[in-house]
Amino acid sequence: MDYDPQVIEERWRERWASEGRYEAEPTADDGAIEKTFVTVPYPYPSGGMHIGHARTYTVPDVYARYRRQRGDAVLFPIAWHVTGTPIVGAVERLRNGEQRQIDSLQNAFGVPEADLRELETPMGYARYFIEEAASSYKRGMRRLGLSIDWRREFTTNDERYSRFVTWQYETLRERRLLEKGKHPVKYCTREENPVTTHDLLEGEEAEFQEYTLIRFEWERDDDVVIAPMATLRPETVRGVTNVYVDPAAEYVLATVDRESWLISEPAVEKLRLQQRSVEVVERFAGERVVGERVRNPVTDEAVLVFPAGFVDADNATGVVMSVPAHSPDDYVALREVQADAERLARAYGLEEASIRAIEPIPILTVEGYGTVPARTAVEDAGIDSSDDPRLDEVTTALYRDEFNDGRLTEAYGPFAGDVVRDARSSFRERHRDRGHFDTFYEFTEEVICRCGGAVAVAYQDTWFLRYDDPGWKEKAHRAVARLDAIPENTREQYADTIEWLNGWPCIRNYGLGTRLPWDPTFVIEPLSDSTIYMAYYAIAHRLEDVPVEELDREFFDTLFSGPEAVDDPNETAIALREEWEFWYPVDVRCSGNDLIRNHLTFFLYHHAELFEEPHWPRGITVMGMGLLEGRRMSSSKGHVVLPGDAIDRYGADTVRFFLLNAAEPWQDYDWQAEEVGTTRDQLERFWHHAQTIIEADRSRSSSELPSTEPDGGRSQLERIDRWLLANLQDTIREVTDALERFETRTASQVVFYRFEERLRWYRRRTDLDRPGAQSTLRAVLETRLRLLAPLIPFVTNELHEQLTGLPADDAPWPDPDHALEAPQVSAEERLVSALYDDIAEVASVTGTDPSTVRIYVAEGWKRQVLRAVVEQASGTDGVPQVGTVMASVMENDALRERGEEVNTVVARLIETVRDRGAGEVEHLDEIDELDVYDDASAFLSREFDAEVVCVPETETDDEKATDAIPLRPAIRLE
RNA sequence: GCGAGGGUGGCCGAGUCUGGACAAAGGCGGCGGACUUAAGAUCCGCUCCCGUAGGGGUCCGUGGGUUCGAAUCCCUCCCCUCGCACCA
Repeated sequence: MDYDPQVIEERWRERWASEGRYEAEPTADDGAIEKTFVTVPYPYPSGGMHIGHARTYTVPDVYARYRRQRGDAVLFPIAWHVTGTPIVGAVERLRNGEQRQIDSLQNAFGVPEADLRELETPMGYARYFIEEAASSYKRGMRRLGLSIDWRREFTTNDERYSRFVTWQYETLRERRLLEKGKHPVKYCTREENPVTTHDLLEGEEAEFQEYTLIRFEWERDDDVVIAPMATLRPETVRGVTNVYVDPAAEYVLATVDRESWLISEPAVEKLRLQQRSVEVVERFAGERVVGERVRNPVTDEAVLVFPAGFVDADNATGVVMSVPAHSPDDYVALREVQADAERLARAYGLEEASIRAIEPIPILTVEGYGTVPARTAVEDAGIDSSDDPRLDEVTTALYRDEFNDGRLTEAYGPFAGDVVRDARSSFRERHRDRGHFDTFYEFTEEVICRCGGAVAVAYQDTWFLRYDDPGWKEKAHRAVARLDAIPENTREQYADTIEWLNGWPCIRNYGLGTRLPWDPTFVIEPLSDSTIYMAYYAIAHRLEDVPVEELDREFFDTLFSGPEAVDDPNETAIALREEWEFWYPVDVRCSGNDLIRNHLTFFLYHHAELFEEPHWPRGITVMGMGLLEGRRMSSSKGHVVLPGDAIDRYGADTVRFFLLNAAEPWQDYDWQAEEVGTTRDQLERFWHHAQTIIEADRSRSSSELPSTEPDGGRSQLERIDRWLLANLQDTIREVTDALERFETRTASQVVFYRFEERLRWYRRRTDLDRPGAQSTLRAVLETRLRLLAPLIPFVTNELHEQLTGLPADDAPWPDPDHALEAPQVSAEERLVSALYDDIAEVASVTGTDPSTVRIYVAEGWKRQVLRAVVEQASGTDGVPQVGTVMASVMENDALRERGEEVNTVVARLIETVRDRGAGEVEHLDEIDELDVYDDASAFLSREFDAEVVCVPETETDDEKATDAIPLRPAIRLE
């Protein structure tokens, strides 16, 4: 029978679906059956499924299948995340006929022209990629053979799900873990609307930058005008020697929140968006204020306003302060101003001397620079003009060094001696509280909306999840402490994330999802509506029968906290509570390692707050990223592989096996077509070997009576059979351990690749037609099929059923059989393979093709020495010392007489023994070497095409024989 | 800069926690052989250097150290990847 995965796999898919094989039900709670609840983040169908997703969902499937074989009730559900703007945005771009969007759908996911119309509503779009498209998630998941309970699927836009999220957010608000605050957002000034990253034409990488505004004061007539200097380095305020404006740009005098401010014209609109009232009073060119004096609020010093072409009136307030001691730009600019002092003095009515008198004011010391760091930086680089392109580099370098190593001077009082990185934010807070500083948001680069309008920072009212609440943080830490974090080194990352999290703005102005219950103009954003939905899975399919109106606060309070939590508990909720309690907590959540810093930590936070401790998550397994032929996958560039295509080409088992075996789940992996092809070949080879065994088994059982021997035929087993079966027991143990820890790669390496290697040796080593060999091979195949079933379910179920009449899924997980463990046999077999290598090496080095191989086995006193070494070794953890061994050996008169000879043998034996594991050492002196080599002589004779003779060294007069030492026979080739 | 993870043979990648079987698993690639009309598939062997007797030499980013013994432990330095947020 040929290996045809397409036929085999389709047959099993249909069988599983029609049997409802993976539909999970709670079992009677008599403690006899354990449960396992495994989840994976629900997919976001803003496009089709690619091969990276396939791995994400296959890893938990392996665990689900493994636990099922162990007898657990296993729940592995899935749903669909449609919250937020990505889908809405994609639909909009499609409606606008944007070619980039169309190309991406067609190239990456093979969407046919005719289907594009279906994608013109958000839920139509979502539905398409959930189940209709050739590249849809559901199709991909079914084809991969994921053991999902499909009855529980839902989307995050469903009415009932929204009621559940509503319950969550109302509860959090009541507990004051949800609070109102302000937050910067991207805002299109043309459409007058907030926008998301997907709506941008330019500046997708732009970040919000929080500028500090230093409120310099300009006394003008009787009025005090605030000149707000925008800076990212507020701690340099004491080093200001002057300020700059762009003389050619338009500036205004405006009333800002009832004060007079001097700002550039473009800053007016920005300030308005940042929730300030701004009325322009007067407009003029920047030149108008040159030569004025403004007073530093921190030092009380007044400094001059100079003109500078480098000032960008479009950035922040258009008024900047100059700190020549610490900014190479300012340093060079000041020198240029001073060189031009005469003209400036004349033009703006200043005293030339006061311009020339300006000196940089150092405010911090930093290693590797002089007292005026900017001067050092500029002079070392040999820069003498503000046009020098290297000015940027030295500026960046100096900013970095000052931030990390710069220590503030005495003038800073309480901050004196502090490193900037530690002092900056508290320094800023302090002066903000005193009314010296203000805040202004600006992007790091220009941002343009797809509509062509400029995007600015708007500072808006929003709701925050209080991840910074100390009580909540503490609970989250407790959830981390009791978590089974896989791999273990992620535990610290969760803890770090908790420490680092502040308030999280959890609503958006538009998008799909659940509305904020008390203000439906907002929608709860995707990372915030997906923190406890695993609880919803437990009862999702049951809620279908509950009228939506019944799903109120009390309903969910009853469901999750018990009937005593409310006055009038809903009967259905009480019934469903049992079901929920059966499945909860989540035993393992599998997710991408990039989600540690948000989703996974949120998941812990919300569970810790909303559920009792026994219902907190038990484990999280984190997964690595995928590469495609060494490069990052990218659906917009069409650099993707679709699971459907891969399955058509190689079969689902191959795709699974490759993904599971390419790396451990948490490591990054690389999809390489060539390697996948090899995997397919290996499965095919496995299939053919299995077929041979199955056929032999059939013809045997039809022609022979079943074995009636009381030991089940074990007496027919030879040493080499026992060796293979002993290996099988080790394999069972190792695979079980590996799967418990999600080490899918180790599991497949051990049971598949490493065992294939053992089988290769076995096949060479023995006559496979013996009944003992036949039954060994059959037993090995059956066990391996069960061990492989979680990884490659189609081919193993098929073969297991062919072999035993029962699918592998229905067969219990194998347990190691102690009667078959045989450490001594393993030690013996190592001697045979070492002997084989030695013969081969001698033959090759000497260039001989022997017709006779004589093997001389050490005897007599040498065995006594071995015994002494082994005794010492077992006393010292497997590491015998030469001195102690010699001492004990020399107590024996006969041995002492041999002196130097004994010494040599001891040294060599100690070396050999050290090379063995402690478990093996104790068996070494029990081995009957002659018997072992005799036993292997047929094999050796076949391999070397020579006569093989084993003789004790005492029974020959060949000089060579004296070279024999225990465990290392002497060899003569003739 | 801070935080996390890395640097192993032509390539990919185990090994590092818990030092000793490590010239270092496995795969890929390459070479040779068997089978075949041939190709493919499959099977076997070889694949750091030297060696006409099972041996020796060099090796795991760099440079030191600890140890009878270091890819593995400690220190120095160099390099790479990811994250430093409100995008899912």
